Amino acid sequence: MLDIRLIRNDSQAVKDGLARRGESTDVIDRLVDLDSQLRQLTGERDSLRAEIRRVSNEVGQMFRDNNREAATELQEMSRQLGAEEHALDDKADALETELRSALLRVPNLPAIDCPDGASENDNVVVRTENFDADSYGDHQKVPHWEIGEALGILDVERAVRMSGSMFVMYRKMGATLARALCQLALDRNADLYEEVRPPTLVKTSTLEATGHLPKFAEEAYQIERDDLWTIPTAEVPLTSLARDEILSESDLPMRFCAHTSCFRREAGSAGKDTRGLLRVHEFDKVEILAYSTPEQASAMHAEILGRAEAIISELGLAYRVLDLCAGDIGNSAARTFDIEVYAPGADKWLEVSSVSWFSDYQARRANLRYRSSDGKGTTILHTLNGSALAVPRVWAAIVETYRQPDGAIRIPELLLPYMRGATEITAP
RNA sequence: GGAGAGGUGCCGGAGUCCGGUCGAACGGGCCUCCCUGCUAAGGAGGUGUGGGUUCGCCCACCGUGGGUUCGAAUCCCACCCUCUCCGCCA
Repeated sequence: MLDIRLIRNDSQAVKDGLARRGESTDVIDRLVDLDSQLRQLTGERDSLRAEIRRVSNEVGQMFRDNNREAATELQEMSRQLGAEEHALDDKADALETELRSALLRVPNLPAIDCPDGASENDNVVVRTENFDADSYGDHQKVPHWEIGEALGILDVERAVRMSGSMFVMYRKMGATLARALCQLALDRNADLYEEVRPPTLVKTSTLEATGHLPKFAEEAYQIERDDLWTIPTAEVPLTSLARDEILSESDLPMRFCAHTSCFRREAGSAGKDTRGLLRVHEFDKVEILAYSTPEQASAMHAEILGRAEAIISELGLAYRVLDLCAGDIGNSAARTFDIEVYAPGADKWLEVSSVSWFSDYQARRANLRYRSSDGKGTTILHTLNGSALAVPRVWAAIVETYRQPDGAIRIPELLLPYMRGATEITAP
């Protein structure tokens, strides 16, 4: 959520930011108008309340003085003031609701150094590592859904039978590999990032805090009976971890790491890059997230990107880092770097991590504040996060990249400690 | 799910029966200053959040939302949460 005071005082800057995203700026004029009306109204209402309070105290005093007649007169006057106050209050409430719901739908402003651009075609490739298109043999140019079936480690057919399309099931060493990836990601970050296992079912307000609601309700699974939602990412519970709390500046940055299932309806993407593990409704992911001061944010962003990148790199996979343009960053983000891994069998670059800085956009929604070490008062903190490792696509890239001429999968060295002694996955 | 108890500031805890100057006694903590070779003890003052502001102040918040009333932490209704016991269960 943007600061209403920024919209009030510098609406042009806000419009410019939204324009960089290719968003309409009409809503800003409406917000400025609503805000001004609301302040006018609440000002009047508060004066009335002050008057009612003053009069009521007088009434009390008169009763104590046994001056009943005068008291009754004042009571009548206060009753009328009360009716006026009530009417103003209703108006103010309606305005406030309207203002808030409009404000919740305004996306974050892109960072100054976020590249310009209208769509994913304008994203900037910052670097490409470990990639040589000619280095892949024919044995590596087999898509993981074929490899997985041949080795009996990926069972799409039965998963679809029990849950529907875009659900998958890992089996045997395939399941072990999926779990190994999670454990690797958790262990690698445990030096600085507190391991958390949060709930995967959350309230509406929790999904609102990250910006997933109200705009993207279609993307999440909802359990209406209990008014709960499944999380699309651990970013959601982790962002709300210290919701409504006031932290100390000396506590920052705070770093968290969580492995959870993630659920995405992927509405509208049926048939689009959905084969095998390319896009699934339920998957495992290890997320890393930080709360920081505004001053620490830039360094934290680099740290999280570095950590996400290092795992992919050390797993021996080819990847590239993209600096997303203003037209392609997510609703809540101010700046985002994507890591895409190359899958030689599918011959695609697969997004495996989105490392974002959200400035104070999510923190304002979640009411995450800190008290600065010197001065008084509180400041909204900043949030940042990224996938340390998203299982399905990394699993796919490993299976394709590490496929040997004989059809077996060699296990990357980094994963050996987690594979119960196996060094390769072979046909049954 | 059932029964009982309870939700007040950083913490403990009073106020709720009998509505009024209560954003809130008292104690602890914390901060500043004084005293003091140092420390401890002692003394004085300060110490919630958010919004508005003509920068004087004003308003809101005592679990949440409604209601009654001139006036609600206090009365009424609904809901949520916590604790204890019972039931159920991994």
